[in-house]
Amino acid sequence: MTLLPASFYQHNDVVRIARELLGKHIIVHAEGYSTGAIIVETEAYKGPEDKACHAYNNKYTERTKTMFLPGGYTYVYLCYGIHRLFNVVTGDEGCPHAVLIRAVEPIKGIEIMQTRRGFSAVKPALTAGPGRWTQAMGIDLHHNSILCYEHNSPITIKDAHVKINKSSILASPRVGINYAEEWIDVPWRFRLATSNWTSK
DNA sequence: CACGGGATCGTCT
DNA sequence: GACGATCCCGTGT
Repeated sequence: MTLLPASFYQHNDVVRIARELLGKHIIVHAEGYSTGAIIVETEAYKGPEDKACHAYNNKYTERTKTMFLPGGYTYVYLCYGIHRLFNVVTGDEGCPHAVLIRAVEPIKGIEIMQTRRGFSAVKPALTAGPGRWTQAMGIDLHHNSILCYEHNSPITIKDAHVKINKSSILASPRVGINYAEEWIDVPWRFRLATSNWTSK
């Protein structure tokens, strides 16, 4: 496996990156444990024009400033006061694009994932859902604004060099953005049809 | 299985 | 002071 390079993230086609992240591996070191998983579901967010994006209209705040960093940085934020949602920033510096990772398939450290989630069984609910997999892998707000293409980073994304057929990628509208008007139905949610580990 | 509401807190107005 | 890129559990069928 090889680290995805900066050039993977630092261009302006966030939708392509959202598709290309499917099948890649994410590795997290947290609380003294290492966990690894395959990315099976993503969503693209394309500020400034995308009304579903936190950085719509170049909105720049203490929270959203992370999205203006160069591609390859993490963007982690708290949702509904409870869940931590994880994105990878894409595009060049100043271009607020990001890909939300919504579901993963566990590969390594499954036992600690079960412990963190309170699951005795291994089943899709362990990591299928944007707030679920981050809990399973120990991601919290301290993981905001860190680079994921450096070897010593606590969060890295790697290429397992597995070919993903275009026909195995399902595209559908994004979830939970009913305020986003003409952007509601844009099919920028991507899932691997071959995986049982995607969200409902 | 579908639906509805409560949890819980950082962020922005 | 209101509200979320969600989840979980309880209820009813």
